[in-house]
Amino acid sequence: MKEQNNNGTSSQVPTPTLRRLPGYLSYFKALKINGIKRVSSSQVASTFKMDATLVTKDLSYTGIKGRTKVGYDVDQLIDTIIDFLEFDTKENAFLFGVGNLGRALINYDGLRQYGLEIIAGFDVDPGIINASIKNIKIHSLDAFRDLSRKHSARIAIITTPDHAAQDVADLAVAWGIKAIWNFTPQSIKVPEHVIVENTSIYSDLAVILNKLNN
Amino acid sequence: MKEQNNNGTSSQVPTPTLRRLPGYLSYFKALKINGIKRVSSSQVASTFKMDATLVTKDLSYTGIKGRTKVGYDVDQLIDTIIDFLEFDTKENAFLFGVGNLGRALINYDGLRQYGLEIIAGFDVDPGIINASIKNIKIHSLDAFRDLSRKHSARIAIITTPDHAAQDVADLAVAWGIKAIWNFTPQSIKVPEHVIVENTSIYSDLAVILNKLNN
DNA sequence: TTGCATTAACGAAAAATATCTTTATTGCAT
DNA sequence: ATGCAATAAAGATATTTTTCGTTAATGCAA
Repeated sequence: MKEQNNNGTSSQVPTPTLRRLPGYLSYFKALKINGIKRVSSSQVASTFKMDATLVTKDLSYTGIKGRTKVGYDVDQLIDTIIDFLEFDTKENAFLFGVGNLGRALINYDGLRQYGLEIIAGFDVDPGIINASIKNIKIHSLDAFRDLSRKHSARIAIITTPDHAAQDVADLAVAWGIKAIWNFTPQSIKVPEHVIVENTSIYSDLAVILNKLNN
Repeated sequence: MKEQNNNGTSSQVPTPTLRRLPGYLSYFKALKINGIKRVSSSQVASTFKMDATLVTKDLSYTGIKGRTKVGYDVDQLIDTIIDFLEFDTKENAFLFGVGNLGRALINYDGLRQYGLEIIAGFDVDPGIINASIKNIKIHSLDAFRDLSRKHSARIAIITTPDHAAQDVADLAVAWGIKAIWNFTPQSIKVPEHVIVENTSIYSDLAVILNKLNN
């Protein structure tokens, strides 16, 4: 949970900050495409409807320095955030469950662009096993053991039906997966040292509906 | 931003609570399937690796009452949370951008199950226009104006390529959309009264990578 | 060069969220 | 019945996160 900052000292990055940084990054990339070289915290703040000092606080975690009266250098922001979030270091992942969502993730170039490389897919449906999507081969679950020896990946993406999530997670953990990215709404039990990150669109849906009806 | 609770008084539900409730719900549904009738806050807490009192606080927002020494009634939990999150009232949505992700969302039964009905898709690709996915017809963007008159929807789901997000949002807002569910990493500018909820898997990815490397 | 306006940075305060403590209830074993 | 243990609920405290206020830097105009 500790982040090594540019002073060599240890400090924690707040999760909310971590979650906002990719949004900033996308915005900065768009600025760059439009030929804009500098941006101020207040511009960012108004774009994201937030407080300007929060923007500077967030950015300061990455070690980037803004210049008074000038703002931040867009190119530098992009490089710094990518580096800070480690979107530039390739990280391999296995994907379990090649249904609609799994397929979409495999097809989605965004993940690769941000460092996550899905190197193999796994499913139980004989109709998909041995097929390839975007040059990524789909294997039977049984093949996982062998494949996890040949190719190494630290991340398992779970996009199976809900009921299969725990079994797949157990399998992945048994074979040394370090982090599980769980796209099912199912809660998953893992040993202490394994990281689980849940992505639930239902949470977002709940927030939308709540805002809509109040 | 106000939530009408069972006392008839007004109170705000913390967003973190709102975001956790769907996870609980999924867990309670699984318990029900396994024939489990009651559950205690400490059980929930250990499942989700959190503090038990936080669970009780979260659940108390929904108005549900637990019984000392017994816990909560699973059936009642499910009904109450569904009602509280308004997952039982149908809400129509238009979906813009029928690429991999858009297609996955249309195919995904989960959304419908939780109240969100995608009633039409829109795209610019002549190859998809007039096609149907799961009985949901895909229209050209130009058709939106007419369709939004015939069918009403308060929510616009944006799954277009990044660069198109703002234009589509503008179009949706012009035709009276109340909330935008933005799946692109692009930040979107809308008038004050329009709700925007961003779903960014990059935020989750950032959190995973950060945990992995620390 | 001087002063003004803009802006990042830093520390303090406030607000929001989570945890801890206490209390009261009640099922269950004795 | 009685006491014990488990549990929800409510309030107090602690922690985290955001916002506010101040300071210092500096580009730019006069």
